[in-house]
Amino acid sequence: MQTTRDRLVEVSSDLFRRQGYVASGLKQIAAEADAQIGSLYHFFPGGKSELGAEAIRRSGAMYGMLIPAVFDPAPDVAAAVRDFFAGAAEHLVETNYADACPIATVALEVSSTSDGLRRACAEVFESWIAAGTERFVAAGLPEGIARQLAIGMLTALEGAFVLARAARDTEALRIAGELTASTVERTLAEHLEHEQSSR
Amino acid sequence: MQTTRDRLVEVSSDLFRRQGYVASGLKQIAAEADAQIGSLYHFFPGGKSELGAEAIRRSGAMYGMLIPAVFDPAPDVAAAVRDFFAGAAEHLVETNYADACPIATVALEVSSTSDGLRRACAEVFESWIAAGTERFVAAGLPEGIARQLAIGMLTALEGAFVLARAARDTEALRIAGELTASTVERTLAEHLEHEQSSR
DNA sequence: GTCTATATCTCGATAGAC
DNA sequence: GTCTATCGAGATATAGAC
Repeated sequence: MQTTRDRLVEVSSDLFRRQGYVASGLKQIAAEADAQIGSLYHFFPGGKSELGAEAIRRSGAMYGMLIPAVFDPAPDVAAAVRDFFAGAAEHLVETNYADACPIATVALEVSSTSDGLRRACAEVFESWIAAGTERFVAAGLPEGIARQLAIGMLTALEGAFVLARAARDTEALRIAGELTASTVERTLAEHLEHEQSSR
Repeated sequence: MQTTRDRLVEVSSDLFRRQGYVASGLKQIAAEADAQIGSLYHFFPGGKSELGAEAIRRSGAMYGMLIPAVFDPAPDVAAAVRDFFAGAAEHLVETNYADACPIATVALEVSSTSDGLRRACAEVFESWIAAGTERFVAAGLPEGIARQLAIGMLTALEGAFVLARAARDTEALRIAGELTASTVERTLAEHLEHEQSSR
């Protein structure tokens, strides 16, 4: 059974993804979580920023689980990248262009106004980069190159989310996904070449 | 001389870029523009959303001017892409990681809550894509490929802005810029190859 | 732990004098 | 066109009964 505390964090995460941090009021959060304002401050004495930080970390952990979920069953990393963008596009359409990245809106809103929340977002992004790097290393790439690809994939995805939500169109996601997958394929091929020539 | 109306739009643009649409109150906007609330509603009877739409379009026009400003003097398009990301990183550091994309924060905030503002953002993104497409066409690429590269460049830039502001680090911008420039170089080379083989 | 009531502030928006 | 005063709603946060 889900506790009141869990529901508050989950509802916050959902609202932040759809409308951002500032527009999500504590009364709205409490109401949608079937909780009272008093309970909210009982669990989060630090108020909105404390609840916000925890919602960001929870979103990060949940969304980060998609990385192994998509990469592990895929035949190769380039196919996994294609699956990742295709899945993101599908989910975006299914949710009427509401559910893209759970923390990007918050990250942009608070980066210059709340250092605590900014750091929480930065830690989540870094955890995603680390998870992506692992998969590219497992595919045979050296650590540095793998990290570059992970960052390239995440930046392409985040940027495509911005354009796709604004245009209510998945074009940007499709193109960014294909460009990223091609870059991964080319990088793998180049690396294998170097491996062979150095033997 | 700048009119009260101009100052209101300019201040709105600046505040939106740093802290987003929702967090920027009309009183703060009026105060920083040395104007009164009454004047604001005199020029923008539609209130915040009318002022917001105009601020988005103004930001879009201003930032869009960077595309010819960076691409026209560059020796080639790949170098222009590198210059663009390097310039963005430099400006971000100079402004203490505040001034990245002028409309991305607003786009994510309002995409699911205000159709008018969402459309204004979508139109700006489309105008940037069109301007970028022109430059890649001028470099010798067919329209479709040129548009893909323009979208790829913009998504990479937008995503890198999100990560860079959150991390207070330009790593994502540097990597996204290099990956994008490489993709542009590879695409140009491939196209020239096809051109030759079809002669 | 839960709930209600409320304090204080700021929001967007309006009215009307000048 | 400019300015002040103010409205009603909603914001975050707190106090205290149960």
